[in-house]
Amino acid sequence: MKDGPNIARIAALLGESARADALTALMTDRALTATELAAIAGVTKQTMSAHLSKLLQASLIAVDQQGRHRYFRLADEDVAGLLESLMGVAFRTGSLRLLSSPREPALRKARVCYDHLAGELGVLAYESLVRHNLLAMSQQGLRLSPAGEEWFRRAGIDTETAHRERRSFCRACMDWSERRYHLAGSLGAALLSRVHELGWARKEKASRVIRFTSVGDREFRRLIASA
Amino acid sequence: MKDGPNIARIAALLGESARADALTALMTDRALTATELAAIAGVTKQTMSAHLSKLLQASLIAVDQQGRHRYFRLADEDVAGLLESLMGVAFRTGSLRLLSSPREPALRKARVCYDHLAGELGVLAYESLVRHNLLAMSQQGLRLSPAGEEWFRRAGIDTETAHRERRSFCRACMDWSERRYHLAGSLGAALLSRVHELGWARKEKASRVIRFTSVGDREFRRLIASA
DNA sequence: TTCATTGTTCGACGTTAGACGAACCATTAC
DNA sequence: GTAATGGTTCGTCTAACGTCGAACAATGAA
Repeated sequence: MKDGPNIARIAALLGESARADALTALMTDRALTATELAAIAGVTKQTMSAHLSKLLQASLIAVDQQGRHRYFRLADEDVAGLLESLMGVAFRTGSLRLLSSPREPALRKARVCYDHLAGELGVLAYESLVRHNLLAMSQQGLRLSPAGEEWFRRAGIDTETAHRERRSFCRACMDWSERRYHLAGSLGAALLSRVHELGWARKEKASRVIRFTSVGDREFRRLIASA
Repeated sequence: MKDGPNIARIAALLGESARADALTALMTDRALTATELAAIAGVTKQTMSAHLSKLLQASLIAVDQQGRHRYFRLADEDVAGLLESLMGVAFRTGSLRLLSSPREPALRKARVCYDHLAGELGVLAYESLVRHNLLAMSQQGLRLSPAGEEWFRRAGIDTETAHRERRSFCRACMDWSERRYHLAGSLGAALLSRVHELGWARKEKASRVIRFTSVGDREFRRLIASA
């Protein structure tokens, strides 16, 4: 049975903690530079550079050059799917790593995932919307109910514009720190951008952390409780 | 971001050729002994024994003791899914090993993937349905057209029951041996079960191979050509 | 221009882990 | 009983690979 896809080669690339850390980070952040990835994985940039070139050669990641920066991202959805599958098995078999890093708590509380809100607050919002039937799972995926449209309107979010965007309107995105869902899609992006607009929070530079002000935290929780 | 499922640990276990060979063999044959696996992977039995105990400890495989024999098998469907996913990516990125083994052809022609038909015949069916607009990709994923409903009805498959199942009705699943799609979801499962019902094929014991009779092969091809 | 920053290449070092021989235990066959 | 087979454990060897320091190229900012 020495035939078929060479899974060992691909798996070996994922089976090294620095590379796995980098890929996991790329699941959340769409594009990161080599130095950022090096910091995340806790290795020097030379080391990360070597890892990235291996991942590139195997077409697991792709790169966009912008001036002196090179933004790395996952090659395609299949790779993301593979990582999800891997996380699923790792989770089921109880293979967790419970090491926390100093920045963890903030990251855990609220962070940006692509362009929407993830972490505790993101999950809280999503679950509140679902509990009050403003969002509902249908056969076609997640749907916003008429009452939900109204709630977003009252929150000052124009769902019409979000509807017109070409990408998916609203979908549930698995939150790795919480292992529950949060709101993604253009609707999720609109919600986060409204939060910024109201001055409730701002994104930390060169990080995925979203730092809520104390007022912002209170107001955001009040808003989602009003669902 | 050193938190969450430890994917590197699992991936590292799959990223070694002897272990990968063993797991791949277990995808096809449900239960094999340590010595058989050692022969397949081309290592001594002590070596395979060490590998198997690592895989056992990580709950990627399970074992059934029978006298002095120990029959190893994949732990669950998630592990099989992970391996398929891995094969898919390995194929897409052109990571192949081109040594053939005698039993491959049957597996390539028709096999069970979860509960639906994969391999040449699975891909053939899927592509024929798509070509005749019985299946169509929509924004929401794969959809069965009214003409498609009719075709399945004529084939003796009750799409209503399949619709009512909680899981997804029809979706495209990447076929690792063909590198193209085949039909999955409750509709795919219904098609395969109809094939068994008509006596066109039967699943080989302790393997993923689906063995078509010569009549069954002809009739199945005729059926999908009638789309 | 000068300087800081991003990212790569090269070489050397050290750890890891896979490989096998040999010895061992357990089960079944004769 | 003895012999044969399936499987594991132990110790040792070796090759592979991740790691970093240092040096270098390219880009952009002051």
